[in-house]
Formats: sequence, C-alpha cells, structure tokens
Amino acid sequence: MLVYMSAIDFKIQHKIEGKLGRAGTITTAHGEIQTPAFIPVGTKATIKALLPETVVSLGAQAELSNTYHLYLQPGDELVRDAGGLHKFMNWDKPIFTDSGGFQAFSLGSALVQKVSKFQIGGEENYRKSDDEKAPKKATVSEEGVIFFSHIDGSKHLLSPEKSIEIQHNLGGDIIFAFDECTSPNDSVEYLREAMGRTHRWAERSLTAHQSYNNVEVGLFGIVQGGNDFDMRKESAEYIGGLGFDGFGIGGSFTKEDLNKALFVVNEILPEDKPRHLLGIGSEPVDFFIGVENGCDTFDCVAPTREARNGTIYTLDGKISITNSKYINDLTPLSEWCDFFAGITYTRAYLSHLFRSKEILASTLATIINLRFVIKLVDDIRGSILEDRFEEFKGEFLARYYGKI
RNA sequence: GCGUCGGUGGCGGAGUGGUCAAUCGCACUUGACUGUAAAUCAAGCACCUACUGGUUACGCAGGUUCGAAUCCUGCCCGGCGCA
Repeated sequence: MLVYMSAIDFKIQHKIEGKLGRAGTITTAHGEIQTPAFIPVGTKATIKALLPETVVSLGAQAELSNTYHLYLQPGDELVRDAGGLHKFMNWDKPIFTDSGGFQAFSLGSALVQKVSKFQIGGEENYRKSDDEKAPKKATVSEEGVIFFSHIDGSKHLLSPEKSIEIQHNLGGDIIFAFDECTSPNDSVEYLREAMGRTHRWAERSLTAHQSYNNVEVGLFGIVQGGNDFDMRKESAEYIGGLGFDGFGIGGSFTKEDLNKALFVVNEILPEDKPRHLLGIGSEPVDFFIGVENGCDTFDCVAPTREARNGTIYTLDGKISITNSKYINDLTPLSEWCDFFAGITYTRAYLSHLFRSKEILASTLATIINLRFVIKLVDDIRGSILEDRFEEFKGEFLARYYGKI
C-alpha cells in the first residue's frame, strides 16, 4: 500500500477564540517556521539590497523566490547544478518558490490595464482601458502560459509540468502549483473559466510533482476565484480536496472584501495544513485580517520595494523619507530599535542617503521595513499565544492609523 | 586698447523673426507602489488664477517690425586671441 508522505508537517499550538486564526509551526526539510510569519521575497534569489545573513538577523524564517525569473536568468538547471537555491544564494532556512502563475497576470492583463492585484475602492477606481503602447508579454491557453521574456523578448511556454520541473530544479522546500492569477478587471465569466483552468492545472501540477517522488519537497495548491465569494468557496473545496501539502490563496482582492474572502476560503480548507496568503502584506491591517481569518504565512514585495522607493514603515504609519521635512530631522528612523539598524540612524541621515543616491539608502530602508513587518507578524503570533490577539490588534492599529 | 565669440528659467544647455512661458537633462516638490519588467513610475516646477485666462520674462537701455529670446544701436559683464 502506497501512503503519500507529506513533506511538510504543520502543528497548531494555539487558536484565536471564535476565529479561524492560529499560531503554529511548519516543519520543512530546512527547518521550522513559527507561524504566523512574514516571508520576505527574494524573487531572483536575492532579497534586494540585503545580504542573506542580514535578512536572517532581521528575524526572517524563510524566503520566497520565483520560478519565472530564475528560469529565464540564470536558468533553473544552473541553480540545480550549483547545488540548489539554498546553496546558490547562501540561505539555509526554508525556501518557497512561486510557480510563475502570478506573471501570467503581471506580464499579461496587468501590463495593459495598469492594474494591481489588490484594489482599493469600487470598480470606478480600477477599471481602465487597455494601454495600446504596452503589449502583453503573457498569454494564457489551456496548455499553459506563453511568455515573452521581459529580458530579451524570447518566447517561452510555462506549463504546470514545466513549472514543477523548474521548481524541483531550484530546490525549494515549499513549491506552488501553477495557477492563473486573474485581474480585478476580469468578468465573472472569465473568472470562472480561469478558475476551472487553474483547477485542472492544479491536478497536473500534483501529478508532475508526485512523479519526482521527493519527500523533502512540499507542494501547495492555489485557491483562486477572484472577488466572487461563491467561486472562492468552490475553489477552496476543489483545491482543498486534492491532497496538497498546504495551500496558497491567490488572485485579486478588494480592500473591502479581503476579510470575507479569506474567511470563506479558510473555513473550507483543511485545518491541519498551512495556508499561505500570496502577495499580501503592505498594510498592518492586512496581516491582522489575514491571521484572524486563518492564514499562516504571508509574502509581499511592498515592504522591500517601497523601501527602495523611499517609503519607510513606522509605528505611526508610513512616511516618505524623501519629503523635504526630513532633511533636518535628527530623530531615529524607527522606534523599533531592537536590532542594529534603528538605534543610531536618523531620518536626516536616510534622507541624505536618498538625496545623494547612495546605495546604502536602499539597504538601510529595506532593513527598517523588513524588520517592521517581520516583527509585526511575530508579535501577532505572540499575542495569539498569550490570548490577547484582539487587544494587540486594537492597540497597534489605533496608533498606526492615528485613531488614538 | 583692438579683434572675436558669448550672456536664456536654481544649474547645464536648446531655440536664432510669429506655432516660445520657452525642447531636453539635472536639481527641487508631491504622489503612487500588495505571489517584483520596479534603486521604479507619475504629476508639478516664472507670477496670479474661478485651471479658463491674465501678467511680467531670454544681461541692461533704446530701436526696427503687425509681431523679437531671435534683427539693429549703445552700454554692462565673461571667455579667447593680439597688443
């Protein structure tokens, strides 16, 4: 009798009373992740501007890299020959690899519609006409997604089977099924079509993954359904029943619907497996909503990208360090000075680094922001273990959004 | 002193009779950023403004012309060459 052994172990330590949220531990071949946890994004096998040892010192327990980008450059076979991503990038903690499904959106409809996966406000705020000057670099078919490389324009087909092959070559601990991330602009009809395709791709991904018979790698299936709750439920039922090691929750959300969308999905997904909320985590409230509705891990490019663009996360909200008022501001960058960066560096100093275009500006800003989100989610975990999640949430958000 | 080239918005630098409040960089100001085509992108940047116009502007002062940053005269200032 063949018993499928999960490569990923997940144990729940404590739950938020009356909600779906929980604190737990994910165990992978490269160690544990105490959840809830924020997973920094290192798309191209690097968390931009930081050395891996710095990322670890900020409290990161894992990182997430990308199939599409590493397949194009330097190539997944090179990474495999180098001993896998862990060795290649000098990261011995758990690694997630995203499947490339998000690029079907970001290089496809997002490119011509100039939209983001996360929309604030109603339809009038995001429904835009196509930009003729920005041709799609990705088109979807049943077989997979045809990409035109953003680097050299060359044509590539990424299918579920190809994505899984690349991810096994990269050597991540937690890999994702190939899916199609839809646009907030898509019609209900298209969402349904895309969801069906994502479900078929999920089965193909699972079959491909199992053929490697590698008990050290866990495969997460991805729930889609966009902003339609019925489809979200349908997708959670379907993906949740396929025998994945855990789940990713993908697709587009609106600010107003995130809470309910996550609730309906996680109410259905098997409780004893970890759930990763894909690409969410720019605002503190996003983490609280994600956690209380049953999400265990989060990744988001916003903290690192916004850092490089001059937006700094503080307990009193985000600030634009390039604003003129910070030129002479000799107060500390961050109140969270429990690590080396925030202690002596002032806002005036970071302002100077940005204005003089010094490379350290990106590094220092990224340190501040990453530490902020990692500690925030760690503290959320702590509050669950201490049965004071609601209290912590209330206090943190009141100060952050200035409602004290 | 003579000759010659040149003086344009915070800076560099286009324009050489009308479509010029003046191309373009930089600087500056403010936004945006949510599974990274992102150390990126967008908007603004003389003054007033109901944003629709109006008022001053291209070293200074005159002049020619329907019309000048662009042509002429004088002056001031700078580079270079000759004394």
